Amino acid sequence: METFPYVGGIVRQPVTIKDVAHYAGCGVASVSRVLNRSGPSSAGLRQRVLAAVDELGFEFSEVGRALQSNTTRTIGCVVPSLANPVYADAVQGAQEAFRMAGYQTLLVCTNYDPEIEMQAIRTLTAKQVDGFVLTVSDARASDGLKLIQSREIPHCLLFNMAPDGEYSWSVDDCSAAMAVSDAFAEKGHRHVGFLALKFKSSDRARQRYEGFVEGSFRNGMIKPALLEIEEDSQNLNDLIKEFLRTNPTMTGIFASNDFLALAAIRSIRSLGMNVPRDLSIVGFDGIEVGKMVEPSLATILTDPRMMGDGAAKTVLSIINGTPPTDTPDPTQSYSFRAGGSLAPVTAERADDEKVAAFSSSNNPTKKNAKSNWRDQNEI
Amino acid sequence: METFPYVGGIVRQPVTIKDVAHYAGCGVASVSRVLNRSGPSSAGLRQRVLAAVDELGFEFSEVGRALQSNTTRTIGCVVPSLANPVYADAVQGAQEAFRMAGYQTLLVCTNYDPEIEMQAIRTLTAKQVDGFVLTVSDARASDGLKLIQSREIPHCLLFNMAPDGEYSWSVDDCSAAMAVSDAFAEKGHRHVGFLALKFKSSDRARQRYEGFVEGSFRNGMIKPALLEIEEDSQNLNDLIKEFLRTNPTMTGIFASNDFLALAAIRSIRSLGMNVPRDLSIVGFDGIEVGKMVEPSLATILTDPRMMGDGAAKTVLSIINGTPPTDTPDPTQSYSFRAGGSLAPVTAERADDEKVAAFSSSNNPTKKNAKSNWRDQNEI
DNA sequence: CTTATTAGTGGAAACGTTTCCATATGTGGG
DNA sequence: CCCACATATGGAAACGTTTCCACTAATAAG
Repeated sequence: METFPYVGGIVRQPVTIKDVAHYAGCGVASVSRVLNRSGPSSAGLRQRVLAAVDELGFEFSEVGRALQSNTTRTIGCVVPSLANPVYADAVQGAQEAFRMAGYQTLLVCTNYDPEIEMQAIRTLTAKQVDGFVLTVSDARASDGLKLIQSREIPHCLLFNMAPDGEYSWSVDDCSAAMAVSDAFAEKGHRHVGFLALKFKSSDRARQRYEGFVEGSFRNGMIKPALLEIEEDSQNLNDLIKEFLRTNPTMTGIFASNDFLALAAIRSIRSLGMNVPRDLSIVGFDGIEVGKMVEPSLATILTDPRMMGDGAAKTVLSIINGTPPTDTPDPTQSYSFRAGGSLAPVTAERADDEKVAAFSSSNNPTKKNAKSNWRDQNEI
Repeated sequence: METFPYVGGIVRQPVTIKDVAHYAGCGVASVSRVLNRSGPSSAGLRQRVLAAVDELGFEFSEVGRALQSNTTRTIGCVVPSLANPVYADAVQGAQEAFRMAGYQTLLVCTNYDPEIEMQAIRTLTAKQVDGFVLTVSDARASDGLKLIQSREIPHCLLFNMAPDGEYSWSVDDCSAAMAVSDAFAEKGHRHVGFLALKFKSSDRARQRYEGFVEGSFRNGMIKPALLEIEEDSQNLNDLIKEFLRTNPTMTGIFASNDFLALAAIRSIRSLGMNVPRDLSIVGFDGIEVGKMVEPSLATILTDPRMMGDGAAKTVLSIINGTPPTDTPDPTQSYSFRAGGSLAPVTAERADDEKVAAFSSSNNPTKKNAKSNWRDQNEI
């Protein structure tokens, strides 16, 4: 671990419990007892102490307390980015729940970078946070998460589907993505692309893709083409152009989050195409502005704020030793929101399709069919 | 001050510097010196200590350090809400700057509530944050800000125009609002309303209003009607309906932030009116989605992320004792962004105007004229 | 009038770190 | 050979709090 020699640090917190004790003419233990109501004290003492506190303007140093009590009343909150309103809302919800319970929130944005994620968790651990609420890049392979587990620090995942034994507030990405597939199928689409951040920086994207692939299979559609992009891709236009060129039969794109979906719509327009006439778009998350754009964005509606609130309360429960009660049902925590960006496939483009779809046989053992098909072209 | 008896707290941080010292067969002082490179040490000692650290998996407790060094490497960040992307972006920018400098960020959202703001600042002070970046409800009357000042904690305001002697990253609300007035005037508008959160919860709103009033005066327009709403107003539709009824000559509304502007557009539509044909709308902030809605939102374009970054760097400078260098020029940090929501006033509505505008005399002493006019109907 | 029991109180240890100071051990110059 | 002097090292104090323990004084029970 990298450590620095300590520099700077200004003088503050001039009045300590000792000053109060001296001023009130008693011992520090008595002051502590009075202020914390943690033991017996005479009326006279109480009054003198309170007067001293008032006069001196005393406030406890949480640092001193933390050292002694091994409790910082601070929670670490790790998310990829606040630029995406999903995380901003979730953080707000969590922060508020924690604040109301007397806990403060240490926030870190990782920019989807596992390196930063690990470093952040290490630092927060050194600061002895009492718990974590976090969205990691990959819940099954996060070293940071492992560190938290090994230290047995109370924690709850957010937007990451829970590996076994983990608490988590998230939607069931897989089944939600299948619902999206159903929506496309219902409108007559047979080949829909999937647009997402690199899977290594977001296991949500991967799970949504897997669900979408599975859904496409069940609906007898063509296996979705995949376009993975970097978080900071500036050349989205080019990438999408190439994506469309490579997949001429594609009549729609499922974007792994609303942010991407809106960006995709802009790119598509700049290519001179029309949404939804030339290409349908569906997003994921249900951010507010999706309803205000034209056409409105079809998407999976979630409630990030409630998720943040729920995750926070779960962590608080763990801390208090009471088993978390209202754990969410991931399969219930989303719904499909229709929108103008998803339209029936137009005749011309539908005619284009040349690639064979799955045989819509009605009785194969799903599992077998699925794995066979998957093996076809999985990395 | 409210204090609680301490409860809970699990056992952690099992390995301390003492364990390392014992394992390495030396004193704790030596361990500290080696790890912090804060004094001489022999090669052999260094090696033994490093080996012990590795073997035991030792990490410093920041709590212990904080107590001793009077430095927490933690910054308090107080903003009204993350639901507004302006603050979300600013927080992200600040958090990143702090992280790169080795500081963590304690975040509090106040929901525009001065009560919560004060409580938050008190708590963060007790936690001995090394600095603050904050947006307060009223920079001139914030008790929290006064507390920070009296304790001489390094800090920088964000989005609050700086009272004298304060550091601040913000736009010049007043002059930006005047620019909005110019834009309205240029399109032939003579009576434009102002929509904002209650001034007591946002001095930005007040300053924008004042600038807008001044600009309206200079442009020879009618004094803007004012609609103040609560943060959590559910009945915006009714309020706006009433607002329009009371001010029949109004041809546009300047909303104190983009969030409000978008909400207003929705309300206006739900009243069966069209933007911008029946009413023009201009916002403030320049959030990204303003460009994606239809019609696009005319607004004041700002760069919240840069503001957050700048404020953070200012605080870091203060902490390091180097005078903050690149302090921003508030009058340069915004620009007007045209958009479809602001259109020339239509003939029919322009005819409507009955109320006398200011005489557009070309030579009155502006100041006098202004104050006279103000006195007319100021509260 | 003793003797348990209790309420009230303060001293001191402990939490994990840094840093001052004192003590060793060496080195070089007189 | 001795003295100054630097280099290594560890003990202990300090940071602000809580809490254990010992102690006093008062009250209740015998």
